Formats: sequence, structure tokens, C-alpha cells
Amino acid sequence: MKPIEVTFFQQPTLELARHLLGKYIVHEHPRGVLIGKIVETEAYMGPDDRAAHSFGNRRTKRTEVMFGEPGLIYTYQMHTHTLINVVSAPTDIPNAILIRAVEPVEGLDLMKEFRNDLPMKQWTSGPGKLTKAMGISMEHYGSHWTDKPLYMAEGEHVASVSTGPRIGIQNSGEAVHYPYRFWETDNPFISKTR
DNA sequence: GAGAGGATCAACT
DNA sequence: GTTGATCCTCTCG
Repeated sequence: MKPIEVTFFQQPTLELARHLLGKYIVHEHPRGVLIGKIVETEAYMGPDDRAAHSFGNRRTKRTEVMFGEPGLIYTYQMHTHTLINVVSAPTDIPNAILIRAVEPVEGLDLMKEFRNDLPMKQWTSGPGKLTKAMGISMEHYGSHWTDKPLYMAEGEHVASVSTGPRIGIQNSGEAVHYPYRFWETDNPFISKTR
């Protein structure tokens, strides 16, 4: 499995969010290779998006990586979970795309173990779940999606894409209704709806 | 150095 | 529908 071309990340954020669907996330974990196909994403449009951490060009130690080049990995902690993003847009424009769900492709035994023997549909059907199933944590903050051991690879063609409002954001004014969520239509591994 | 809060999940009633 | 878990970062002093 080879990392994807770095030029893939050099497209407008909303297009990138849509084109991420079907790509593979590959993690060459010490205990085995883990692969998941991306089936759900959410775009966060930086300066103009009340729901984004980088709203109003807010620049802190946490959001710093979003001001870097597209294709960097932005991880952060949410309660007991780690969430993972793809940095988008040219340097100094802090956009990011949250990976909300993947479909298990390889390394199923290890994912099952990481997810405490839960039913397969619950392994990766949410942003906090998939990071646990694939062994992703804060140590991946700031590395690039084209670098091992955690990288993105060409995947499968996605026949049908659905669009809708994002999940889990509140008090974000109009931003709550923006149709910045993309998922593969009818895929069983997408996360919950509102 | 203390306190608050969040792009979540799972286990309740 | 509600709530506890319990982690990192940000803000204020």
C-alpha cells in the first residue's frame, strides 16, 4: 500500500471533504496493518465558521497545525476520546476536515480487540470510535497524511454521496445548518443522524 | 495553579 | 432523554 500523492490535498476544502470518501486510512501498527475506508466526513471552514476551533483565525497551540500545509494530521482530545482531522486549504488558511466514520477493511482481529469485542457495526461508526479501533492517538498530531506509519491511500470508487448538516455542534449560530457533512449513501458504518 | 468546557460514547431510566 | 466518564487545552490570575 502506497501513500497518496500530496497534490490530492491541494483542492478546495468542500471538494476535498467529498473526495476523501472511499479513500483508505492505513496505520502500520506495531501489531499489524490496520486499514479503514472513509465513509463519512465533516468540513470545518476556519475563519468564517462559528463551529470551527479556528473561527476568527483563532491561533493557539492546539489549532496551530491548521495554519500549516494541507494534508497535515490534526488530532485533539474530546472527553475520553481522540478525534482526527485532515488539514485543508493553503498554508495560513485554517480549514480542517473531521473523519467521522470509516469501514473496516483490514486488520479486523486487531480492531475487534481494540473495540472490546463489540459488534462490528460499532467498531468505527463514529469519530471517537474509529480512532480507538485503529490505534490513533495524540502522538500523531502534526505529522503528514503521506508519511508512515499513519497515511492515506487510494481506495474505492464511491457511487453515491449524500450531504447534510453537521453533528454535535451547538451554539454556533447559522453554522449549525451549513451542509458540510458528507457520507457514502446507505453505508452501514456511518455515525448516527440527528 | 485552578477552573471550565468540549466537533463523544456508552450505559443507564 | 439523561448522565457520567475523566482528558487536553485555554483563560485568568
